[in-house]
Amino acid sequence: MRVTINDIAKKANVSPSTVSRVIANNPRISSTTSEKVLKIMKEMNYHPNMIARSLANRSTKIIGVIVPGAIEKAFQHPFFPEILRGIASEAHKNTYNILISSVTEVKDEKQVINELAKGGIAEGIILMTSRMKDPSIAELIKINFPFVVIGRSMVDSEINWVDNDNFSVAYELTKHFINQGHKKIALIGVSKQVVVTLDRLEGYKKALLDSNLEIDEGLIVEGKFFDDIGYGLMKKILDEGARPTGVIACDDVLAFGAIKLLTEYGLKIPDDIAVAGFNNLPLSDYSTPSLTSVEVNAFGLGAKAFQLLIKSINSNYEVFNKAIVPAQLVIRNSTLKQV
Amino acid sequence: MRVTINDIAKKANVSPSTVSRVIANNPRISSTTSEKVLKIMKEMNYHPNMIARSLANRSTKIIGVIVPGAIEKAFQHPFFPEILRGIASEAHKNTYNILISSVTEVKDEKQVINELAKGGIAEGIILMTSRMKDPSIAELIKINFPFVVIGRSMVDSEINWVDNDNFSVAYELTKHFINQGHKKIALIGVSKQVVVTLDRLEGYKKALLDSNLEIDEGLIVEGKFFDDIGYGLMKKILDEGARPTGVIACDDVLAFGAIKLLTEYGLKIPDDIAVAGFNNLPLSDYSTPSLTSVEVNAFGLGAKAFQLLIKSINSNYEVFNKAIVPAQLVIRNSTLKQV
DNA sequence: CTGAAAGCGCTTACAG
DNA sequence: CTGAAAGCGCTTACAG
Repeated sequence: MRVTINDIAKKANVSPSTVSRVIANNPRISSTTSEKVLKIMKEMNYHPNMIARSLANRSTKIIGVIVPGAIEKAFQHPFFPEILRGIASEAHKNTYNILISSVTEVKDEKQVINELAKGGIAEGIILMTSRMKDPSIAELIKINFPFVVIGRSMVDSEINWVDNDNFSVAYELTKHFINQGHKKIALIGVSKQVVVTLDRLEGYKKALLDSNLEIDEGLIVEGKFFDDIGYGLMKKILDEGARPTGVIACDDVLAFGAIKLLTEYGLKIPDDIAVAGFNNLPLSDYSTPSLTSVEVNAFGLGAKAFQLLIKSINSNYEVFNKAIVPAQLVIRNSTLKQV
Repeated sequence: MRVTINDIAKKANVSPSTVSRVIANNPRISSTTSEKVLKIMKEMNYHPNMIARSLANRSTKIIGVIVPGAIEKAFQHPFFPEILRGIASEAHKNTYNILISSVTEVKDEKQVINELAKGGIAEGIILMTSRMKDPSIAELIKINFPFVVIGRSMVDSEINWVDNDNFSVAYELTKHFINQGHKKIALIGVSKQVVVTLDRLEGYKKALLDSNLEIDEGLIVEGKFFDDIGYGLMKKILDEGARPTGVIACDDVLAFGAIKLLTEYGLKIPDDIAVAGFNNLPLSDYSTPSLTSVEVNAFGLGAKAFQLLIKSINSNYEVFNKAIVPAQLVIRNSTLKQV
């Protein structure tokens, strides 16, 4: 049997209320009784039941993190652990714990969210990705629960989100290609579901337009964001006869897949074709050639997300904030022609 | 105000008990009332309060994962997210959620563990590393709470743990060096605190002895396990005049640090000196030269840890299990002399 | 400064 | 098949 507040109370000859106040460090308790109770608590190795406390309090000091799809797939990409790291770092500072839940099927989402939110387990929720018409976002809005989305949301303006300025950095990256003399630049891995890739698409288009280059829809290939299908996407482009001299992938993993295919086709990088990605994997710095990428600062995204969430929790969900975490172009050999 | 079981009961003209039974799918409830209640629950968008349920039930369906040191440091190494991935994968199958807690200071550990364990939040705990004289392990034993340690524990035999056979695989790796003709083989990154490194040390020694090679304590250098100090450890060896022809690092990150220094000293790998690590980072396959390493199957360690934990929870903590997850030597160019 | 009592939102023997 | 009541282990106005 666990020792409860009542056991302590009896042993100390005080009421449970008093014990509770001692635990809460209530200043109205005399130091004599306080010390007596504290001593007995130590002796009996007592620790308050957080569940009971939460029920009485409505405060769990837990935030929920919802991972899209199966966590075992998502976490294969370092992007998500990095976000989690950022969240955890801030959470720790604020003495919050993190509850991780992964949602495999879309129909489970409502269920999971309700469990965390209405179930009283979490005080707030962070969604790790922002999709178009996101059912989780819709649900959270409906039940009016504090949450933050990682990735700009287009569903509703009354939402907290953190993101990079994907439009600008994609613009910058595309300009980098153009400055290197490229006119036919492919973009692979755009997903209509994933807002960040759509923002990148817009930045890409704008850069082409600003340089009076044509937008060739045959060079823009959709594909699931994080899956290792760069190989196939690249193949599709080449097999349909397009001959880009540059390729931008919405993720470094996609870029590596594309590079694999290009190499098989006998193309040299960057001389025959330049390649760049996003998310700046550790690998990207060490591969041969090293891969030009965009440092999105996933840690910062996670940390900022937590900060907004705390604000939202404490402000009773009345203010909505967006935060832009700076992204940075990292130019490496895969886009630099040998001189 | 959240809608509670009482609100539903009133609306449905039944008692709260009945509503509770409907939720629990109790077969003794007539389908008529069950349907009526279910309908009203839907209408009022009701979802049971998990905290209250947990208090009445003593079941939270949450397991706690305790990360050693600051989570933001630990998670910089892919090893930990991989373990988490394995845990999460199994947890999801068993409809458990995961609560992550990081402990920065040793004196916080008892506190955190008590919160999760006695606080009634977690039903079981997974410790992400096993140290010598681990205070967390001691505490968990003392309060008789279900837990599993990742990494063989030497504290107590009555413990659940999962690990690789570090002795054997270190033996094998050392033999590989010896077979390549090496006689002076350094081992860096052994920590007296971390059991797995000590096991590796033993395997290393045994391999040397079996080949009638001398154990040179000057070639065995201590160092914090996961910190990026391979550079300094290697420097120490060389600056003290030792001239190994092979180096085994207890982690790939350490190995990369060592390689950096060796390169600065003008040594070629593997021709002048062969290097190998442990944990088989993604990077290790792509670096130049590619790094010989040991695949420890962190995902498998995590998954197995969860399985043992569930067993332990359900068996009322009476049976103790150990599990060995197979590790595999991955030989790459950093230890293969060019022919 | 301290206690008795009600309440947080559930579950579950017990009784019918 | 259903309800009244007690209980899970806390907190917190209210009263003194």
